[in-house]
Amino acid sequence: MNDLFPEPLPDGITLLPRQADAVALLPLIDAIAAMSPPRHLTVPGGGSMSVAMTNCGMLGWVSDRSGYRYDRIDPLTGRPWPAMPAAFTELAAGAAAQAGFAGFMPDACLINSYAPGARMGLHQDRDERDFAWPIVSVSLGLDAVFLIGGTRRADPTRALVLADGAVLVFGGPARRMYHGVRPLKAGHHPLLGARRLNLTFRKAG
DNA sequence: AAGTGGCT
DNA sequence: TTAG
Repeated sequence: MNDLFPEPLPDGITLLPRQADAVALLPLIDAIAAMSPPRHLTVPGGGSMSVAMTNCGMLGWVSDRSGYRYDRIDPLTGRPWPAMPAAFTELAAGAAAQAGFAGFMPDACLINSYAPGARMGLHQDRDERDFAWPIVSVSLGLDAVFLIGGTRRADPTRALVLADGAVLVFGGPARRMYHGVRPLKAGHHPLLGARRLNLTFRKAG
């Protein structure tokens, strides 16, 4: 039961049900988090994000008081982000190909950790160089309600449930749409406890 | 500006 | 309860 609404998904959105190989990413995520720990980034204006973030790959998405950017260096450690494991690249490229984006080779993977109550306000992903490449999102742990709107922030939104192991590919016309995540509900996952992890793969540079 | 909370 |  993925759709809260019966209508077909917006053009450019592909939702793949639970991918059996997604659970294999968990120990790799732990290793990345040991090198570049998830942290609550500051946003322009001075607020703090409720989602804890880290990255792997050549580029990582970061925010601070001065704005958003991709950076080769983790500002917390002063070192490059951990390398992107081959299993990450393979899962993302395979999902993108199934959604019609052959040749997707991500250079950035943003790893988001949601505790109960954590949310992501409506936003566009617009810090990447080429919007022709999709964004591939892998969900692990607790279910989340994903919101997808239009190209203007005030456009009405629809809701999708992103369950453990689900992979969402966000490309074509959907690439520029506002999207977000409702506050995470409390719950328990056998491997992750009261947590949701989300990996978003991008071709940023 | 990917925040948050309060007001109308 | 939702929109702004």
